Amino acid sequence: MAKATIDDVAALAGVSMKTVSRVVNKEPNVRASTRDKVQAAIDELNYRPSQSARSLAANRSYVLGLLYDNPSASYVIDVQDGALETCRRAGYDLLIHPCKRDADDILAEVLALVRQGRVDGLILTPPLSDMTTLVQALVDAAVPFVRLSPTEHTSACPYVQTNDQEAAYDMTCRLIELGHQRIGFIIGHPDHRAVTQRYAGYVAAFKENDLALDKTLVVQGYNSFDSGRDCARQLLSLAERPSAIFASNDDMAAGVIIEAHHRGIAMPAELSVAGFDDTPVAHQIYPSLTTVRQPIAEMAAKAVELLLKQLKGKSVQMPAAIMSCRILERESTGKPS
Amino acid sequence: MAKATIDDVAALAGVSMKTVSRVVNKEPNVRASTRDKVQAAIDELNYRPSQSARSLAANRSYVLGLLYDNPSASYVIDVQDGALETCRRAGYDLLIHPCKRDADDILAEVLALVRQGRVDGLILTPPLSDMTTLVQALVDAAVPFVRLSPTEHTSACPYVQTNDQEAAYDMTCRLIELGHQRIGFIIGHPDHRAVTQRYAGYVAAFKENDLALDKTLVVQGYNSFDSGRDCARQLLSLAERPSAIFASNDDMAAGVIIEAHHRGIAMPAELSVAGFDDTPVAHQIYPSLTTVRQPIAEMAAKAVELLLKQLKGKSVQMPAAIMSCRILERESTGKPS
DNA sequence: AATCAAACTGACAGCGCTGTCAGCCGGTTT
DNA sequence: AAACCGGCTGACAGCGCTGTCAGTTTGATT
Repeated sequence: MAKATIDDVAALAGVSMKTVSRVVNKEPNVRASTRDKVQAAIDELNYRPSQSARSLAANRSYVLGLLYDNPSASYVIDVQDGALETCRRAGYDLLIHPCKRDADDILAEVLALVRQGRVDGLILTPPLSDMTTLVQALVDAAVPFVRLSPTEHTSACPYVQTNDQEAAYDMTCRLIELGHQRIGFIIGHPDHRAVTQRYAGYVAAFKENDLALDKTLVVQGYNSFDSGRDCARQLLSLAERPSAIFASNDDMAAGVIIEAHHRGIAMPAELSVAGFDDTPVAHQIYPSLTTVRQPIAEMAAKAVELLLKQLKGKSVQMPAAIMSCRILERESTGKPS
Repeated sequence: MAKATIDDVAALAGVSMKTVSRVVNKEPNVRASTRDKVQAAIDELNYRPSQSARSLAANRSYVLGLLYDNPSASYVIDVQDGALETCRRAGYDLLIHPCKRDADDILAEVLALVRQGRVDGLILTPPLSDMTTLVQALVDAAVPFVRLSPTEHTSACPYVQTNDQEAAYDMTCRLIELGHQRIGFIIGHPDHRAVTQRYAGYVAAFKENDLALDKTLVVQGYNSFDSGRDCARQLLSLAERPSAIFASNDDMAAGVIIEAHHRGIAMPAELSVAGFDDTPVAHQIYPSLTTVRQPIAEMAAKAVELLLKQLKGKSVQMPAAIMSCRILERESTGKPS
């Protein structure tokens, strides 16, 4: 059986193809009886509208693009899942598009995606969401997009973020509350500003608790497991070593834990370790990692929602959403001995 | 500036739009000078062909679909990366489409994807690649597709797999060689046959080495970290406990390691642990996990390659590829004490 | 110089939808 | 009774490409 077209359905239902189009797209102003008649014809012929034909005619692709630059696997998967769920409900597809931030043709590449009509809008994840050249190019080209966890809000473009700075503050306070005074901190990759800004929460907690901040306990990491381990080597070799280490993400925290194991340092008795993100590894390591969980999937879902609203042309009153993080205390933190 | 169309380019270059089409699609039989003239016009107008128009006219979407059913994050990401890389080079996009194997409308959902012309072909990952109803439906509908790691090869459809059964055999032999006699084994989720079949390698190794296989050391897992831990509880509570445990995947092996930590069992001195997959967690835990690495990204790339060949209509002589696994010995295995 | 195949190019008809706009119908208002 | 309005429906013209096929040029051959 050849593929049925909208004309076939129209002929069978005895209406014009425009009416079939109305039924398919759930447009108003179709009499219920007509709708049923058309629906019956659709079912009988097992009609499925051609995506490319409607894209061409309507000048939109019904596809959203998800841009990311090689972040940790778990983060990406969660974003995808959250975004897909919402996309699907709206009849949209999701095109994943990893791209290297430092590729010199990234702007052209992304703009081509839109100009070719492959996608109707874009979701940017960190660190792309902080890439000003890209953001500016999208604004200039009038491309609808939503940013996840941007650190700057110069333009009036929609975004979704968490109160993760506050969570870093809370985590640090919690460690202080447990009795820690010398708390090491591992800063995130400089290009990932959403991660580096967690440092501000750490600083604020010290200030709030009237504690002096020892800069020798603050080291620069690069988000990876290996860099976390390097930082741990540095911190744990200190004459007066910290009783706790707070890493800006879980991968680095895992590196700290490994290094401590290799040095025979008991956790949490001799060293408390905290991370950030609640990646799968967090509860698969020993001791399981105290960390902060961000509702990644929900954020992505929200981002898609905001994007779809933009596409519908509804000027969004408050084109932003802030979601809450949650601290998960596991085995890796405790009172200092 | 309004978006340039193929007519604009044709007018500027002083040729017909068909010739522009030829240049854009790198078709043969265009004089070099004409090609240059057209290319110049394309560059000047910054012309990008409309994806939907060419899809409609050519009756293909230039998009491949990747189907998966919620496997571990790392696996999916690797598949995506490998597939994307190859897709991109061929000018194709990749649509990710997670779907629940047990959803009753999964067949309709997947077929709709194709009938709507959203995708030109599909990649199936385990456990979907072993879902006979789905495979049959695709064959019936004449949908081009390639399966990753299928366990059955009834039909003549292309697939890509690894010699992972052999790798499981090798790993078991290696443990025996180290001096282990009592080697526990954790079988994978029954629905994930590619995983469960690793058990065959374990059995073969015992047979080959003329060792008796103690069935009490073989337990059923379900691929998750928690199930691995449950299995470890069982195995480590045995009166005469194993000196090594080989889990069918890394997540379960991680569960074993955690349970051993909690029981104060030294690894690898008192217990060797081996996994399978080389997920990110494998080298982030302590002790780092001896495991088997499958070239997931390469497999996915190969799968896309086979799929694209099918789409080009070239009947593929050998529509299959077998790739090699590699054993990675890390800290979690050693001689029994 | 005539012949001919091969290389090259263009005219044109769709692909299957959606947006626009006009028209119809029945009920309500003046 | 005329005017009007809102709900409903259909005719039609594209959207921007590609496939087909016919026509034209080119260069080699005789």
